[in-house]
Amino acid sequence: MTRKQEIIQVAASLFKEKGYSAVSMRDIAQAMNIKAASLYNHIDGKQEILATLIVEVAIEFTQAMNQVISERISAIEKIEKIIGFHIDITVNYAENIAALNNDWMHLEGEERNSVVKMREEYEENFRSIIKTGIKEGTIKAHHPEVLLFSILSTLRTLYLWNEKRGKMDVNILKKDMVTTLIYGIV
Amino acid sequence: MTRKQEIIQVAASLFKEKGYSAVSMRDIAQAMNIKAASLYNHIDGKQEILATLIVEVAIEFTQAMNQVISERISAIEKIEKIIGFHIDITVNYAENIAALNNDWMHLEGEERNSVVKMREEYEENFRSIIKTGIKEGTIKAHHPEVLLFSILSTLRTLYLWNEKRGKMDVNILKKDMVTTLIYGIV
DNA sequence: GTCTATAGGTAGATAGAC
DNA sequence: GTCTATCTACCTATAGAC
Repeated sequence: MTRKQEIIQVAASLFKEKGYSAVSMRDIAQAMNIKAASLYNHIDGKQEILATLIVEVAIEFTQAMNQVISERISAIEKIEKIIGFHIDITVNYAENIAALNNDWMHLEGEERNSVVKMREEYEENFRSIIKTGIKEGTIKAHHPEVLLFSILSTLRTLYLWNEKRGKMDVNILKKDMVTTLIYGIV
Repeated sequence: MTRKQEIIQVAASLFKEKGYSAVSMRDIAQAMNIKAASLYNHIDGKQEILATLIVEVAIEFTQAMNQVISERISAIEKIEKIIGFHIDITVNYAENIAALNNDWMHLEGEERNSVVKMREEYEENFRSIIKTGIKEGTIKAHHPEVLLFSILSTLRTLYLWNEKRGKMDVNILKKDMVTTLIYGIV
C-alpha cells in the first residue's frame, strides 16, 4: 500500500461519513497524524482523491455489467447476476460507492462527464434487460421504470447496510436479495 | 408564504442539488437576488434552515407510521399503506427528504438526537410489522432485515425519481410500487 | 427588508527548510 | 516524507445605515 493509497483510503472513510464537501484536507491529514501540507507531496489535491475513488468503482460496475449482457442467459438470470455483482462490489468498495452515489456532482471537468455517461449507459443496459424480460413474458408487465428504479435503488444503497450485514454470509445474502427483489415477499 | 419560508424553500432546493455543506449563505442569497447579510433578518443561521427542513419531514413520517400501526389490519395491508404514505410524502417534501437522507449528520445539538431517535423508532415499527407478517405466515420467512432494508431503501430514495415520474399518476405509481415490492417482478 | 463594511475563522494549496 | 509559514479566497455571522 503506497502512501498515496493510504491517503485515499483514509479520505474515503471520512467522505463516506460526512460527505466530500464537509471534509477538509486538514481533517484527512489529522486522521493520518500528519499536517495538511504533507498530503500534497503524494496527491495533486482534494479533487484527485474524489475522482480516483469514483472512477475506480464506476469502471468496476461498467465492466461487470458488460460481462453480464454478453452472456447468453435469460433476462431473469441476468438480473440475478447483477444483484450478485452489486453485492460483491459493495463488499469491496463500500466507500467508493458512497462517493459515487453522494458526491459525483462535486467532480470537475472531464471525469464528471465520463462518470455521468457510464451511469447512463449502465441504466440503459439494465433497462434493456428488463424490457427483454417483459417481452419474453418472464417479467410482469409493469412500467419498466418502476422495476428499474426499485431494484437499482436497493442495490445502490447496499453500502449503507454493509455493517449490519456483519456476520451474514455473502452467498446467503445474495440468495435472499434475489428472492426478495425478484420473487417478492409474499 | 413568509420571507422566511421563501428562504427555506430556496435553500432546500440548493441543498438537494449539492448537499448542505457545499451550499453557502451567499449561494442562497444569490438565488434570491439579495445579499447574504439580508438573510439574517429572517433566520438565525444556516443550521436553522437544515433543522427546520429535516425535523418537519421526520415528524411527517413518524405521524404517518403511528397512524398505520394503530390500525387493525394485516401486516401486508400495513406495508401497502406505508408504501402509500411514502409516495405521498415524497411528492410534497422531496427536498426535505433529500436533507433527511443525506445531511442529517450535519445537524447539531438536540435536534440531531431527536431526528436519529425518530428514525430508529420508525425502523423498529417497520421491523415489527414484518416480523408479525412472518409469524402469521403471510410473509416469506427471509431474514427480516433483508426485507426491511430492501423496501426501505427503495422508499427512501423515491425522491430521486420524482422528476422522471413526471406525468405518471400517483395512484398508478402506488399500485405498481406495491406490486413490485410485495409481489415481486416475475 | 436590504444594504455596505467588516470581523474572525477556515478553506485549498504552495514555497522552501530539514 | 514531513514540517512551518503563508497566500488568497471564501466561510458564517454581526453592526449599523437607509
